Amino acid sequence: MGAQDRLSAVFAALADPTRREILSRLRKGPATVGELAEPFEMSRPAVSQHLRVLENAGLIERTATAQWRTCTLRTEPLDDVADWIDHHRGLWNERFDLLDERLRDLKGRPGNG
Amino acid sequence: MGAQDRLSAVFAALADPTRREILSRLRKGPATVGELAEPFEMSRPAVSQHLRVLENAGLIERTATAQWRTCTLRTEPLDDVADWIDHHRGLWNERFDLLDERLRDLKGRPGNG
DNA sequence: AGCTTAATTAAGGAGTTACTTACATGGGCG
DNA sequence: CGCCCATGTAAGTAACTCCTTAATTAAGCT
Repeated sequence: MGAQDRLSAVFAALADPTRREILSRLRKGPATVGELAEPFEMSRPAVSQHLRVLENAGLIERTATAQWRTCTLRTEPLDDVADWIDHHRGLWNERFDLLDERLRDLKGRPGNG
Repeated sequence: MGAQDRLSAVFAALADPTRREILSRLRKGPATVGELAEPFEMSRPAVSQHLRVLENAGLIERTATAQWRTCTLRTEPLDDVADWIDHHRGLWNERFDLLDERLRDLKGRPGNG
């Protein structure tokens, strides 16, 4: 596939059930590679490679504490994906503009922040 | 990759710039394979294969009129993608619940479509 | 029927993905 | 130092992706 651009890399990263499960698990908080690998029947190197794909897509961040690599979820790339999806669902003209307008309205009034 | 489940198939289909461009073009309305292939430098069979991937993912529908195959955009699969993305962005607890509540409020009142 | 147009199918090749097992790295501890 | 632990890297393989060219199907035209 060769994921040239950023958006393709993120979509490709999300196109695998194992990687999506890993991200779901990371929603509950950071975890080590061992913890992430536990629910899967595949080898640790296989999980490592999945984590590299997620890291390259910007979806996780890895920090080294002693010999444990802690993985943390990064949701920024999902914003681009959401924009693309919503745009192609037609939400920008039909429904989302109205919602966003309403939200700005709510935020603009005092006592709502 | 092997796209086992539906969601993986949709993500995989969207992980290619050519296919995303095809979908973008289809937003303006249905088009034939020839029209869709025109802006690309690749061969027609290549485009046909991209269209098959999109069709398998449920993102387009093909109807045969004479010898022209008209492709139409189907946005239903994007709903599942949007749900997954929004869920993992944490929007369901922070912001989206509020928005949806407001929307229901607007819809519930008469004179709002 | 024969030719053109529109599109798909068939066959194949270069590159990638997703896994495997075996080995290497590097920190904590006796 | 020597050993274990948590992880990463290397090398190899089966299956898949994305593209190609050549042949095929199917509809309309003369």
